[in-house]
Amino acid sequence: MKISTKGRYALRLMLDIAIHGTDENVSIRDVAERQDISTKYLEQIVSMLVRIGYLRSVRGAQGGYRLAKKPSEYTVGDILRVTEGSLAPVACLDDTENQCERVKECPTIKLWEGLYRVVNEYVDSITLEDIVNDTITENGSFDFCI
Amino acid sequence: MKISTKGRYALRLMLDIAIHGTDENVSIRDVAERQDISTKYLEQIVSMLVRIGYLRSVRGAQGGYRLAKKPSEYTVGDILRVTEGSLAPVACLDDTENQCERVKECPTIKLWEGLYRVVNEYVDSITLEDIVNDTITENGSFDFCI
DNA sequence: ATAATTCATACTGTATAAATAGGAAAATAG
DNA sequence: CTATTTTCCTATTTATACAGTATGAATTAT
Repeated sequence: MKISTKGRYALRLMLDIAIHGTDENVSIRDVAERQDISTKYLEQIVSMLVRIGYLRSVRGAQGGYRLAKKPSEYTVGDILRVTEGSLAPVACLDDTENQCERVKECPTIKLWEGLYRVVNEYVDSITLEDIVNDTITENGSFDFCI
Repeated sequence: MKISTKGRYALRLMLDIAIHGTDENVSIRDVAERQDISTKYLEQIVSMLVRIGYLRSVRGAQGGYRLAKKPSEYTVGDILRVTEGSLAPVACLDDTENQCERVKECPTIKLWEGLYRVVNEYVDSITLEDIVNDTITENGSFDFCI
C-alpha cells in the first residue's frame, strides 16, 4: 500500500513548479537540484505530465516547464493517478481486463470498492494550492523530505 | 497502492475460518482447496495470524485453526496490518527508523498523514462479521475472486 | 505405529520499481 | 551560424520486494 517514488516525485515536481514557475520556465535541472532527485529520472516523470497536458514545455535555452492551469485546479489525486497508474487497492477494480468473472459474488469486492472510494475522495479533496499555502504559511521555506 | 496477495489471502483465510470453524478445526489444506491458494503459502500467512493471537492452532490429526475471538471483534484493518506490515502510504510514517530529519517542515507529510488516517478509519470500520453477513445474505454462497 | 496436521526456515524465480545511459531534436544567445 | 541549453525519446541496467516452492521437524489423534 505504498505510494511509489514516481508519484511522490511527481507531486514534489508539480509543487516546485507551482512555486518557482510563476514568472519563468522551470528547468528539470533546477528542480532536480532543489529536490535532490536524479534529472534523468525526473525527465521520465515530467514527460507523463506533459503528455497528459498538466505541464507545458518550452524547449531550448531558457526553456523549461510551467503549469498549464492554476495550482488550485490540480488535485493531488490528478497527479497521483497519472504517475501511479491507478489508486485501486486491487487489480480487479482497474478498468483493464483484470476483472475475474466472479466479481459479482465476491465477498470482498465491496470492501475494496469502499477503500478505493475513500482514497480517491481524500486525494481529490486537496489541491496543489492547498499544500503551497499551508507550507508557505507555516515556515516560509520549502524543503521536502520524501 | 496495491494490497498484496498476503493481505488479501489473509482476509479470505480469516473469513473462511469464520464460516467453517464454528464447530470444528479448520485445516490449511481445506482452506487452500476452497480458496484455491497454495497450502505452503497459506502456512506462512497463517503463522503470522497465530503468532499475533488472532488464530488458535491445534496440532496433529483433526487439528487446524479457529478464531480466537468472535468475527465481530476483528476489523479488516487488524488483519491487513498484520500481513501487509503497514498501511502507511509512505515509509516515513512507519514507526521504524525510516523517518527523515526534515519531517517537521516537509510540505507533503500532512497530506500523507491524512491519507493514512482515512485508510485506517475505513478498514477499521468493517469487521469480519460485516462481510460474512453481507455475503451470506446476498447469495448464500461464498466464492472469492481475489 | 501411522497418518494428519502445524511449525520453522531456507531457497528461488519473476515482476516491478528505480534509476542510468546515450543521444536526437529544438530553440536561444552570442 | 555555431555553441549552448534545454526538452524529448527510448533502451538498458540494477535493486528490491513479491509470490511461491521446498524440505523437513515437531506434535497429536486414532
